[in-house]
Amino acid sequence: MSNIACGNTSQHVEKVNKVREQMLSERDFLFLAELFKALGDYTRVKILFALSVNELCVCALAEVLDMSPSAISHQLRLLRAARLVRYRKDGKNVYYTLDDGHVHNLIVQGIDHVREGV
Amino acid sequence: MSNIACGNTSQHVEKVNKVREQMLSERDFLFLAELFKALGDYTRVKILFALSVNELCVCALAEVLDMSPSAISHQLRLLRAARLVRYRKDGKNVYYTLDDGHVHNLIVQGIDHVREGV
DNA sequence: ATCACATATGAGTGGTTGATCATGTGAGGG
DNA sequence: CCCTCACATGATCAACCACTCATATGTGAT
Repeated sequence: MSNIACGNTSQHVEKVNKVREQMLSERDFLFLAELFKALGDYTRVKILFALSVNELCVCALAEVLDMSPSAISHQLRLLRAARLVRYRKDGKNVYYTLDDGHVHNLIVQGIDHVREGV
Repeated sequence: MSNIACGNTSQHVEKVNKVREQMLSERDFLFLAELFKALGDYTRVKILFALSVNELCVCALAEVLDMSPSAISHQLRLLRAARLVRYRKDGKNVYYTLDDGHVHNLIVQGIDHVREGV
C-alpha cells in the first residue's frame, strides 16, 4: 500500500487512518467532482444564475449572455447531463429551468463565499 | 447588442430584460466560476473532503489519496490560489486546513445533491 | 558541513474542453 | 408542400489542465 510516510510517527498514522475511514466512495467523489465541474465555467454559471431568476428558452439565454444559440445549446447539454436543469418543450421553443433548489442554494452559497473574500 | 430574438414578442423581451437587470457583474461570475472550477476535480474534491475531516500535511494527503506528493502539492497550489485552504508551517511539514466553513458547506450541499439524484 | 526528508515548482505531455462552423431535425406558417 | 425559425449535434481546433519527472528550497538530524 505504499506507506512511505513523513516521519511515520504513530500520531501521523492515526490521523491518516481516521481520515481514510471517513472518506466517501470513489463513485461519490466522482459525482461530486462532476457536479462542481458543471458549475465551474463562466458561461454555465451565468446560465444557471439566469435560470434561477426566470425560466428561459435557448434564444433568450443566448440574448442575455450575448452568445450564439449553438454555444448555449452545447452548454445546456452538459447541464442536462449533470441534472442541473430541466426542460419543457412548447411549440418551437424549449424552456429551461433549474432542476431543484439545491442548485440555487449552491450558487447562493458560492456567491456568499466570493463576496466574503477579503 | 444583436437583438435577433425568437419571435420578439413583448413578453419575451420583458423576461430577457428582467433577467438582465438581475445578473451579477462579470467579475462576480468569473470568481464564482473559478470557485466551482477549483472544486470540480476528482483529486481536489477528495483533498478538500479529507481536510474537512482533519488538518493534514502534504505527505499525509498523498497517503490518503494514494498519489505522489508532487501531484498533491500542485493541486494545493490551485486550492490556495482559490482561497479554499490555509496552511501552517511546522518544521519540515506544512499543514493544510479548509479556509472557512463556507467550503465545507458547499461540499456538504454537493453531497446532498449527489445523494438525492434519483 | 552534509545528508535525508518534506514540500514547492518549472518543463513537458497526453488528455480534456469550450467555442465556431456546418449540418440535421422538427414544428409552424404561408 | 416548402420555407423559416428554434434548437440540437458532429467535427474541428486552440486553449487549458492534471499528471510525471527533474530540480530547487529549506529544515532538522548527525
